[in-house]
Amino acid sequence: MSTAVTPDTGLAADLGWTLSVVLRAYVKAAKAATADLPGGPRGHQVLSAAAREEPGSQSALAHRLGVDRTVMTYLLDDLVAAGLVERQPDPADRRNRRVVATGRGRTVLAELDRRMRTAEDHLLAGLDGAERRSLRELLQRVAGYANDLDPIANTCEAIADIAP
Amino acid sequence: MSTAVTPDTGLAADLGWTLSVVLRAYVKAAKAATADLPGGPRGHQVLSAAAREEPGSQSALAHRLGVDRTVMTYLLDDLVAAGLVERQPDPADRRNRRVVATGRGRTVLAELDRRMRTAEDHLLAGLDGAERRSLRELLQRVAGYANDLDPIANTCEAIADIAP
DNA sequence: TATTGTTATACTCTATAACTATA
DNA sequence: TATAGTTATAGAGTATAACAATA
Repeated sequence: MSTAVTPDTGLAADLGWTLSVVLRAYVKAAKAATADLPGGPRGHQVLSAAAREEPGSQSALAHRLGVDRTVMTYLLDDLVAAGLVERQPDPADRRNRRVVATGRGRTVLAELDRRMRTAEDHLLAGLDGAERRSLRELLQRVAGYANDLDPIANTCEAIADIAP
Repeated sequence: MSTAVTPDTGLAADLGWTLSVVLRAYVKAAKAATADLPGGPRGHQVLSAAAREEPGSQSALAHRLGVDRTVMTYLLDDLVAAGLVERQPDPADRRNRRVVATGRGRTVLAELDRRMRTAEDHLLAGLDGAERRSLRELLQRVAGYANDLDPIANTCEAIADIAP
């Protein structure tokens, strides 16, 4: 009889609960690590995308980060004001603004990455190296398609009809 | 040379980004699965805890679910009104209210679990059985201690001082 | 007509503060 | 004094709607 195995019932078995707890702890640490950055943890994600990914439109970036395009406007306003990113016109489609990091933005990003690395190590302190790599890889696999997943239809009886 | 290995740079390498994307997709599916339940996905978590865990105080439950105790009051008001949980006096400490599921609550919970199981399978469709178990177990391990983790102190230079 | 980006507005959610009762 | 629970209020974050520019 083993102890502390994966329970198949209760909150700990709830994928939503475990994800929420882990993400909440991560956000808490990330906020501390980005306290002086406009937009906080999300500002860091914007900066990271601007520096290291193909520059797309603001809406594409907003979708990738899971925020509304109107929120992206405010977020970029602050990052531009801080001199960390620029809005560049897209020659192929003049409606688009391409988001790219400035030189200063890249310097700041390096420092932010260092802090985030420390915060992530702290969060995953209970896992060894192989387990951390495994967790990261599995999450990346799911995240790769989850962003564009449609929730399944619920052909279920209504709760109100159960044991009325 | 393998393709599509774990990148060590960019958004996909960001633990916060992958967690956010996965949790967002999960919440979207969970909301659809609990559309007719007071409190939505969080109502399900309360119901699950009330039915399957040692009944503690409202604040203890709130902390476990990562919400403020004032939010727990509203949440329970609605679940009680729906006849799914009860607030019972604690003989050992009359300040506490023990949250327990009603018979109807347990019946509804079984149906909700069935829906959530389907939603989770949909979300993890890209992983095989062993990988799903691995992901669940790793997340449970981290969630087990992450809820009471203190964010590390940042003995870092301020962003404003970098490349001024 | 559809899409990008912006702005202003309204809404939802959450936290804060004050209060009662118990310890 | 400290804590559990409740209530009312204020704040942060988010989405909605309307607009101009471009396709």
